[in-house]
Amino acid sequence: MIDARVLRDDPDRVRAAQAKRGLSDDVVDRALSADSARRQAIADFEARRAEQKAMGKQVAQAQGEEKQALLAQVKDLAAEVKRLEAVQGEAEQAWHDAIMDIPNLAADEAPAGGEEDFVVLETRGAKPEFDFEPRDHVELGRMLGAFDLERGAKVSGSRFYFFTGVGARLHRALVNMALDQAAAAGFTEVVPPSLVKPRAMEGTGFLGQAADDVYRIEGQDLYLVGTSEVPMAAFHSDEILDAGAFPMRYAAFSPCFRKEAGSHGKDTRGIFRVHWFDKVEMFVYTSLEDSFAEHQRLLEWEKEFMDKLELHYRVIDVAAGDLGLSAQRKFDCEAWIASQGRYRELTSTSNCTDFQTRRLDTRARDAQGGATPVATLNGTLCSTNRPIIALLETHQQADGSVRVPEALRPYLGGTEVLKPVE
RNA sequence: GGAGGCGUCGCCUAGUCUGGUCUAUGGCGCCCGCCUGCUAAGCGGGUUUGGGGCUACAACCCCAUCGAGGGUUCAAAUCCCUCCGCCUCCGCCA
Repeated sequence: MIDARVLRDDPDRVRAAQAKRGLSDDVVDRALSADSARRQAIADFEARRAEQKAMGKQVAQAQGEEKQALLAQVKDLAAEVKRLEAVQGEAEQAWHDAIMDIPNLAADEAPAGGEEDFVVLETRGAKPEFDFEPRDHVELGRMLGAFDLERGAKVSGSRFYFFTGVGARLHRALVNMALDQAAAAGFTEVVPPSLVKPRAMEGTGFLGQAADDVYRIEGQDLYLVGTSEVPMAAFHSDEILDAGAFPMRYAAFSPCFRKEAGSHGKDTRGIFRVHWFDKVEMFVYTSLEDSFAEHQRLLEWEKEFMDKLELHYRVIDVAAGDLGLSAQRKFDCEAWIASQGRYRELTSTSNCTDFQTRRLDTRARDAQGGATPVATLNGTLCSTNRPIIALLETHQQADGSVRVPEALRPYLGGTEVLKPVE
């Protein structure tokens, strides 16, 4: 959630942020009136409660008839206090609901507008040129025996697959390369749970408008995470961190599950858009002031990984309307997919500032004992499927073999070229 | 899955049976000050978190907070119910 003080002291700033995302400011007005109602309810309750406490003390000391008289008086007061407590609870709930609906305030630097209004920051790597008719990843995967889409559908349904043979090895190699890079950069490696309670889901902003993309376990209060950002943001919930330890960097490896509701017919071919994949995610806790520089660092690490795969890609500054609930700013790395003739998202890094930590009660204390807000950031280091797609399509050769980028070779036992199985 | 035990403001801990001076005890740690060649010891004070009021987002005042949520009561750390977590033993399993 956004800072309540900003909402109260500078509501126009929140309205402007809403407008930048292309959203109405109804929620802002709703939150403001809920806030004043809440404070009135709190004042009413607290005043009567104090009275009740004072009288309770008299009752404890009184004896006999005097005590009976006091009891009769305080009884009505107790009922009133109980009623006011309920009113306060409702007012707090209404306020909570309202402010939770307000997305993070987009950075001033973030481009205004929607999905199409991104700004290209840079383009890197050589664009692949072929003197033959290039194949798409499905065809290449079939020739290499890298994955099995038919059996994936047979066993689990559409948008499922098996990685097989060299595909499974490639999967493992990419994950290991990513984790090694993260370790070298000082990240703490984590394997988080992929099932979480509603709190974690809500705290990271995935239960609002994004809720229909989330798998829920029937009969239990558990959700399958779409990214390890969820368990990692909840990792330090209800904790007070030592600001001296910032930035706290984690590299989490986990499966990711997505319903892909509403994307029927979109990217149905191959393993591009699927219900499950694995991902190495960078997740950082740091101070608000440092978060902007850290965001750039996360982007640099993503670029380092993309460069090692020798891909052609561009970096975009995502527009405000496409940020999602939690992000203040977001950069995506989009790799060139030859068969589609366009750039597609491979990694994404967001600065969520203190939006998630407010929802999850994560705070920090500096050396002087003062409380400071905590920012969270996340960034894809390596999701498994899309890099494999980009890799196969970019480095394919006329006979259907695929050249392995040098950096990846140590992770494939020195293999320089992946060759068709038949 | 079965049986038992436990959850108190950083850590440890008193209090729960017998509801009300609990405004939660004491120790350790930590912070401030005094004292002091230095250090240590000693002495005094402070030290949960969230929210509200007033404001300089200080001081101060108030409310809530004893794992969480309900209930009983004028009054709950204390009594009752539900849930969560941890520990021990048994069973089962990777």
